[in-house]
Amino acid sequence: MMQQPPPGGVAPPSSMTNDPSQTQQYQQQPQSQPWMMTSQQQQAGQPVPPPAGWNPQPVPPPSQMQQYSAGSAATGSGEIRSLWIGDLQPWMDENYIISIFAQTGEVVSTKVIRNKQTGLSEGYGFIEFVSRAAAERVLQSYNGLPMPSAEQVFRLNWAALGYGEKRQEEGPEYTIFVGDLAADVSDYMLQETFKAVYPSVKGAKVVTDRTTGRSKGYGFVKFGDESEQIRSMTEMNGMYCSNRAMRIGPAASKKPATDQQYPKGHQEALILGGLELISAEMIPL
DNA sequence: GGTGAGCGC
Repeated sequence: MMQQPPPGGVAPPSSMTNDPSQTQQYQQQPQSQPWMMTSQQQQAGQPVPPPAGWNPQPVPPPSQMQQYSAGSAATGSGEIRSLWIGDLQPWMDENYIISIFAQTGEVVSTKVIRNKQTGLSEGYGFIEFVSRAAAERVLQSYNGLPMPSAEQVFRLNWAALGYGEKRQEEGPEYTIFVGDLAADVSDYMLQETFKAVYPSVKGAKVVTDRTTGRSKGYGFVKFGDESEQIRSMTEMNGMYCSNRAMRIGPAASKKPATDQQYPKGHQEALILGGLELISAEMIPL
C-alpha cells in the first residue's frame, strides 16, 4: 500500500510504465492528434512551455506554508482566474504546484486544501493566475499531460463553484457511459474525441482511482444535445480512443437533468382524476 | 474492471 512519495529526491517517474500503450503520444503534437483538432485559440504571446522535469526542492513542513490563501479569485471584474486541480497525491503541496507553473510567471498563488483535523491533503487545490487568459493557457496546455514525478496526469478545470458568475446552466445535459478506455485516455482526450464529431459535447470525465491517479478504464461524456447523445451511442461504439476500442452505453443518470424520466416507466402520475385514462396499456396481462 | 466527483477543511 505504498505509493511512491518523492522524498525530497527525484522519484523514478516511469519505472513501471513499459507498457507500449503508454507512449507519450498525447503530448505536444496537436496537428497529428485527431482528438486535438480544435486548436484552442491561438495562444496570444508565447505558448506555455511543457513541464520539464520538476526540480524537487526540500519540502517544508505543511505548517510553514499556510500563507497562500488564494482567497477571492474573482475580484473586481468578477473574472475567474483560478483553476481547480484534482487528483493530488498527499505529498503534492503548494511548492510542488508552484514549481510547475512558476515558469509562466503568471501564478499569483496556490492552495492545497487540507483536512482541518488531520492536516492531510484533500486531494485538490486551487491555482490563481494573474488573468483569466493566463489560467486558460495553462488549462489548455497542461491538462492531461503527465505530472512531474508522478505517474498520473494533470487534472485541471476552472475553479467555478462558489464564485457565482460564469456557471453553466445552459440547459439539460445528456450523458453516456464509455467503457473499455485505454489507460492513457484523459478527460480532455476523451472530450476531444467526441467533440470532433459532436459539437454539443460539453465535457468528459475519466474515472480514476484517487490514490493512484490511474484510470479505471471508464468514463462519461456529456452532451448538450440529446440527439447527438443518442447517435453517439451507436456511432462511436467500437471506435478507438488512443489504442483501444470504446464500449458505449447509457449512463445511469446521477444528475437529474431538468426533465428526468420516470425510473421504471410507470405512469401512475397520469391518474388525473380519470381512471379511464388508465386503460389496457397500463395493465400488463 | 465498470455507472464519477472534485470547489476554498
